Amino acid sequence: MNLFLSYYTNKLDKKGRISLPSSFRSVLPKENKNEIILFKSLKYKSIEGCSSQRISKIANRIDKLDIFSDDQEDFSTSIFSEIVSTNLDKEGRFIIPEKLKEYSNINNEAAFIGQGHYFQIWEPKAAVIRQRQSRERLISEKKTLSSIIISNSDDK
Amino acid sequence: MNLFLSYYTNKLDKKGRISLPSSFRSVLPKENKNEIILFKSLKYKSIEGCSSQRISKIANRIDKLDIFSDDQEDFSTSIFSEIVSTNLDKEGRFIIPEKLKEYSNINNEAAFIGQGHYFQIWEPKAAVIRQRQSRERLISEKKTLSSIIISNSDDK
DNA sequence: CTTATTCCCATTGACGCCCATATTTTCCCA
DNA sequence: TGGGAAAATATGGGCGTCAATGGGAATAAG
Repeated sequence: MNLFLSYYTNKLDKKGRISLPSSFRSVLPKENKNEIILFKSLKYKSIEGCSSQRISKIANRIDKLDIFSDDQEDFSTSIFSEIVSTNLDKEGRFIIPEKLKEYSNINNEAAFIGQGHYFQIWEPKAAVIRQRQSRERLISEKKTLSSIIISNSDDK
Repeated sequence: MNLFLSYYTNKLDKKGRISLPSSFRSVLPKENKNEIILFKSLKYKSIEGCSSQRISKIANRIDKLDIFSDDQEDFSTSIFSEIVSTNLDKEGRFIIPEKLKEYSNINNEAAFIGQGHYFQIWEPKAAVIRQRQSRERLISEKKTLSSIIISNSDDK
């Protein structure tokens, strides 16, 4: 399965290291088995993460915008300067940069939430609240997993 | 990862030297490991930096503008004439030319902002403001980093 | 000479590498 | 189906290396 799935809670040790859940590690491409990209979520006080693979392609896409154009500068700044590339150690641990920890209120523990092609890292209590909210919203809008899944006939 | 990513703040020492962040150094081509190109940003009170290779690419693009057109002249004048080539010392430090320091209001500290294929050098406080602005613009356009980074297209 | 730049060496703190232990999961077999 | 061994995973900590910074001496420039 090459998707980030499920929910895990791991601890930060004294050095600030935390294990990326094993099942998440196995999603990373073999070429870059121990590099992950982290950045602030634009919607929540949480961190988003993914493999480093896509970044180059994005860079090239942005590069095709006119050099020195407003869009080019804005995209570059808001994306590349906010992105942090981080390496996993031999045990699959990494360090969450201080700024991202502050932004997401993470201290001793962090929750990893699979989101398919990417994942999120939350302060555990905030994660629970968020999960409940999204669940309630789904229910109140009378969406069901089956309807969502079935309607997407073109998934492959 | 061969891109200028993330955000760093380093100090100028008494001699005016400042370290280029290690991860930026590793982006420079092996042939020119210790040469960087600096020039004034056209839009902001900041300095732009990159490898000399990138300048060649930009030159090529400018060449494709009509020769003798206003644009061509303006670009050539505003960019090429202002360009400074600088060398890193053995420790990866370099000296920011006085004119560029003045232009960007840099004194004791400078912020390095990754922009993908190039980077910027800012007075730290101005850098924070700039980052916030570009981030807000991205949010207000309802584009999310995740959708940009993760979205569809180039799977597999 | 005088000033500016580079080299060399030193210090400090952060991070990566390695090995150890605890905890969990998998899997085999009775 | 339950027990228990083996493997995988999460966590802890020592220590060496590297990055950032500082400063003296050598070198270059004018």
